[in-house]
Amino acid sequence: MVKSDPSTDKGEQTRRHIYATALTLFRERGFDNVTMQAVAEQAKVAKSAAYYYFPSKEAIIQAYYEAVQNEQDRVCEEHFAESSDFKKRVASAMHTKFDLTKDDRKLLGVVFRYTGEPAHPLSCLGKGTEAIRRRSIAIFERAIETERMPKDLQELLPLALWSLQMGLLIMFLYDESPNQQRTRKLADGTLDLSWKLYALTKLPVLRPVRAKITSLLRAAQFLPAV
Amino acid sequence: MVKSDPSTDKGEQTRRHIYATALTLFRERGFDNVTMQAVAEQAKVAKSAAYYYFPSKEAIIQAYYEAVQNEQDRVCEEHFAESSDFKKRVASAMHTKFDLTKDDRKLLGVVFRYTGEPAHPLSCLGKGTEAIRRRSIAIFERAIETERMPKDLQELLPLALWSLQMGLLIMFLYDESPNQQRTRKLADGTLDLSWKLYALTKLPVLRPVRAKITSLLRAAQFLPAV
DNA sequence: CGCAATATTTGACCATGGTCAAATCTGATC
DNA sequence: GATCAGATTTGACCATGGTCAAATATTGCG
Repeated sequence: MVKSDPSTDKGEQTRRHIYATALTLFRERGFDNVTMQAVAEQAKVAKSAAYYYFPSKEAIIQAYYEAVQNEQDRVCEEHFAESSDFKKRVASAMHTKFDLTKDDRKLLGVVFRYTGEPAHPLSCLGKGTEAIRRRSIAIFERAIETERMPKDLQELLPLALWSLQMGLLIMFLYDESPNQQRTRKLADGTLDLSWKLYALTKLPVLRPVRAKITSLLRAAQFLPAV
Repeated sequence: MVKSDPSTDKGEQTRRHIYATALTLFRERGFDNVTMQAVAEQAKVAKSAAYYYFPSKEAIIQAYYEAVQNEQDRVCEEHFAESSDFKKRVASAMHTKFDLTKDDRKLLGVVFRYTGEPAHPLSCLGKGTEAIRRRSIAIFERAIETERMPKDLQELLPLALWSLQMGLLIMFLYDESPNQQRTRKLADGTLDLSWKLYALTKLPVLRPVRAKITSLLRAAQFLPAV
């Protein structure tokens, strides 16, 4: 968030207007086929006005992604109120993201553009996106909080589920099957499998495996140090 | 591979020269800080000559990635000749990629730029990069071919190991620990763990799990239909 | 060789993302 | 309602990735 937050209400209006106009155009013609000039013209502002609110063209997509995250938070909060079954909650969290983005897969793809460039402010795994990433993970924390489980799993699961979601999201983008059912089914299947494994967690044979996993991830700094 | 293959030897010379010049500059100043004009000047050709050989600036990085793959093939072939222990072979395949790219992490990151855009010719998961992806996976096929194992695992493992490698590669890019040891250790640890699980594979409790995994991946078309 | 076909090379040009300093608006304060 | 600081808006401008048609070199072949 560099300087793209308007300080006054007027600014907020303009920002929203530019954002909405841009999204409409992106949806109609595709991100790369829409010029900032075109966005500005359609929104009846100068091109530099658009850049006053969004540091780059991709930043508009970032704003879109944040909007999606807001929606997911909202929708999941509702679902969570309805069910305390953590498996259902997790599944609904997972599917909600798909539901919300299914018509915007082209746009969503742009979010991944700087995945390999840690220093880029829009890198989806970088510092600049840490806040939204946390929120994304937090949904899974909330989803499983109805289930009593050992501390290590409680720490591990949200991260694991979030990673799964990221992976599936990419598959989702490539999935040409009608309604992306292939991805949906893989999501369901993987969760199903996870719960089976979760049930086996207490099994003596798997104890050392589980311990090893957490210690590995701790060493890799994916989990907080003990 | 659009039209970037020179037909004559002269062309091949020029191509190589432009490629080498570009890489040197990229390494010195970073991909985004080097203009195609600069590359062309340094190589003493016109900018459009560069574009005659490489359809885009990123395509030069793609060529870099292919060179790395060639090297990996070569190096692994040697290692494989030395050991028939599949665990060692897999580990060496994994580490070789890190070894070869450790000084070019910035460049490597560019390879991931179109991950989210299936239609882009340089999408690292798309059609346009299928050939090199296959080679990347094939290394793991060769790595494990010394070990007798059930058909399903034989199919599954190379893909799983390749995915692991891709994931680790991204972590590698973000890893600021000296020599990227964190990633190296996670790689070793994960492999170690995998072999433990592999040993447990025959265990009755895990049978259904294993069956489920393969059937899931088959349905998702990550594995060939039966 | 001479010449046609093909590969290579070039410079002029375009489109677009992004910058910037100056102009204008807004709203709080006296 | 005059003033001032800060927010907003603007148009002119720049840098650079990429295109293209024309010019030139190369090669294979009668």
